Amino acid sequence: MNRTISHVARELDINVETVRFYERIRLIAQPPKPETGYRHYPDETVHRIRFIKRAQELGFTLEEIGNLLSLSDRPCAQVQELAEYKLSAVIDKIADLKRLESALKALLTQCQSNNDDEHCPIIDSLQP
Amino acid sequence: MNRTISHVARELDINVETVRFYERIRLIAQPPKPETGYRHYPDETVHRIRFIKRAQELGFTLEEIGNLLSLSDRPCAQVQELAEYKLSAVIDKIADLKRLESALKALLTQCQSNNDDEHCPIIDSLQP
DNA sequence: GTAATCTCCGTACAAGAGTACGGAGTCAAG
DNA sequence: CTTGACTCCGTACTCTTGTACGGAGATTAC
Repeated sequence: MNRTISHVARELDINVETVRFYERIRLIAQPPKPETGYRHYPDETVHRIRFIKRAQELGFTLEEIGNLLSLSDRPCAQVQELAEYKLSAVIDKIADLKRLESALKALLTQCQSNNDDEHCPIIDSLQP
Repeated sequence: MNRTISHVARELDINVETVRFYERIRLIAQPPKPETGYRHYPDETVHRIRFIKRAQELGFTLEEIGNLLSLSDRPCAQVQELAEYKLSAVIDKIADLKRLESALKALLTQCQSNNDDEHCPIIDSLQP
């Protein structure tokens, strides 16, 4: 199949450097280099990177993905635990952002009913 | 009042190095150094850092806070514009996280109805 | 067979928000 | 007056997720 690094990158729509980066941090294995010439990447590497990218979309960090991959033949319970932890972090973050949203909206409402352009309620609210 | 850098830090419950960092990036002014000895920080610096910390809680980056501070005697309209931009970013981020929340919940539900501990639906879903 | 493109490799850089370190000077308490 | 704590300053390092660069060698296209 002769899949060189740039083929992998194009296939997955990522950068060549990203593949090399994943090798460096041992998230994927570096295929053995032939005596001379370029490395060829097996299907497995492409699958693994696809896994990584999907897990990233689910909000896992590369470190967590490394754990997931090493857990992949381990009990479901351990994987679940990690996912539950992740879920509660996501829920907390949503709550934070909603508070932020309300605060910003409240300030913007005040701005709208403000006639004095020289004097901004947002700035005032941040003032001690 | 003789407020040295560590007093400022304690008063605001931040690190001394953080104060120095803010000076370095010109977010706060460095008080003039007396001919000999330690600098003393005026109330204004403490107020300014408090402003910075509140704005950070509202989700502004230090760069944006620098803009806010330089705008603070500028028209309310400009401040509003920045806040509106920030608000829409917050709303987008909430939507992203909600999608993520749903995805994780769906996977966890599958795990709960899974009897085979050796075989995890989450891992499967990430597999190609 | 030569030019253009690609790979390999190590290293450096990016952003963002700090934190750590080391040596020299300074201040306050006992 | 000595000791311990604090400050000053520049520099380097932290973490995360990549990107960029440069020179040397390999491969492919024409």
